[in-house]
Amino acid sequence: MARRSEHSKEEIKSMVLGAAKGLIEEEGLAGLSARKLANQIGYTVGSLYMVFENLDDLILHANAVTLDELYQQLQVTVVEGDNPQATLQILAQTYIEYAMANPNRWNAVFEHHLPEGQQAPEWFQQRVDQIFALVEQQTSRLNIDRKKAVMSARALWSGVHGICVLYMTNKLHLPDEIQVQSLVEDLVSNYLGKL
Amino acid sequence: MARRSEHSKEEIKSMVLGAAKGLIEEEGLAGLSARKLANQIGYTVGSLYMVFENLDDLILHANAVTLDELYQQLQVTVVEGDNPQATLQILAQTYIEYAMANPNRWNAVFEHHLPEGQQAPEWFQQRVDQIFALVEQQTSRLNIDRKKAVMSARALWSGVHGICVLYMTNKLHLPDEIQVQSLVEDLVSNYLGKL
DNA sequence: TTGACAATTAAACGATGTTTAATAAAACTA
DNA sequence: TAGTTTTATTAAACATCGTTTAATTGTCAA
Repeated sequence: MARRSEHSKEEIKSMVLGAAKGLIEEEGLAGLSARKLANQIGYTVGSLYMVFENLDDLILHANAVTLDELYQQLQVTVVEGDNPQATLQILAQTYIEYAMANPNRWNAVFEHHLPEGQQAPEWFQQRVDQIFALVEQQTSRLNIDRKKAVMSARALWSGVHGICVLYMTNKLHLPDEIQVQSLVEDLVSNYLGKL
Repeated sequence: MARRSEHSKEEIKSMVLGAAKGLIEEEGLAGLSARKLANQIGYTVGSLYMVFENLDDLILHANAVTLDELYQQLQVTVVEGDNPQATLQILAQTYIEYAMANPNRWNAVFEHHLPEGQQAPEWFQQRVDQIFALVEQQTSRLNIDRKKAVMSARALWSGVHGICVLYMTNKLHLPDEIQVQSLVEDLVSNYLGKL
């Protein structure tokens, strides 16, 4: 068999990412496989390696899409006039809302690991930094110096993320009367209260 | 070939777990395989299924060993006379120390996921709860009601864990002048300050 | 001593990610 | 237009994986 040229490489790339999004959404990262992807877009496995280095590279791109989507959802909740404390509360709540609405795709971002020793490429790391920046933007408005603002953003957001991780992986074991949202609110307000 | 009866089932079980510990330590969870394990203990793959349901079950047991070890290390740092704030600081620091000292085994606990819909057996969940209990024991000593103590333990520990997760997976991107330890200290002291 | 039982193995199965060689269509050249 | 080069695409192969199966053989009880 041979060249069809029905789609450009860019088209194939986005077809694959679309299929990956759907597959992860429905079956989780573990449900993703090269053959399933190829099948869904009407090509064979080999073609995937024309547009991606390997499956890890493919997954990184799929996860980047998720991070972009999350970033965008966080961004639109930031309202100019609100004070930083309130804004940080909203950001935190929006974060767990996103995770709860897209459990498998959110999970995939943190479940996926590169082989020992390898670290994520810069274009991926930037997606993560982008989100921290959104938080830092708010901590910077508090009455603290630059270094403290950087620290607070990292500490606070990691904290919110930690709650999210344990909750999503069923390791939080909350009593029925306590909701995750309250936990997050509690963490943020207590942390900010002392600043 | 056939029965050798050199080792009891219990002996084989602990030989496997010992091999698993070493393999995860050196190659990470991804480096673990049934054949490697069998090879290391001088048996063939089939024998693993005599003592474990499947690889997931085996990994859960290996991770339980890690959680037990972590619990024990946390426990010995608790000194009777210290105030709860100081004790919580020490617990938090001990936690990231453990993670940094045993990166691959610590990682394995949170990297491993059961197939969609399945959740960890009770004996495993208890290991997690045991650690939360250690924290709750301290938050209970603060001047707050029972419900608040439960919440604080969860929120605080999840927060510490979140910092640990992002740091260990290279997603924290800290500037050079900020250490993880300071981040943790910052989170704990700020959170507790307002109570 | 025979027969039932159970420990252990080798081999097979289906699935995985990745690489390879072959093929044929498109693009370029004369 | 004819011939040649390039390249998109595929089928097939490879090594590895978790898991199951059947066969084998040591052990123990009767």
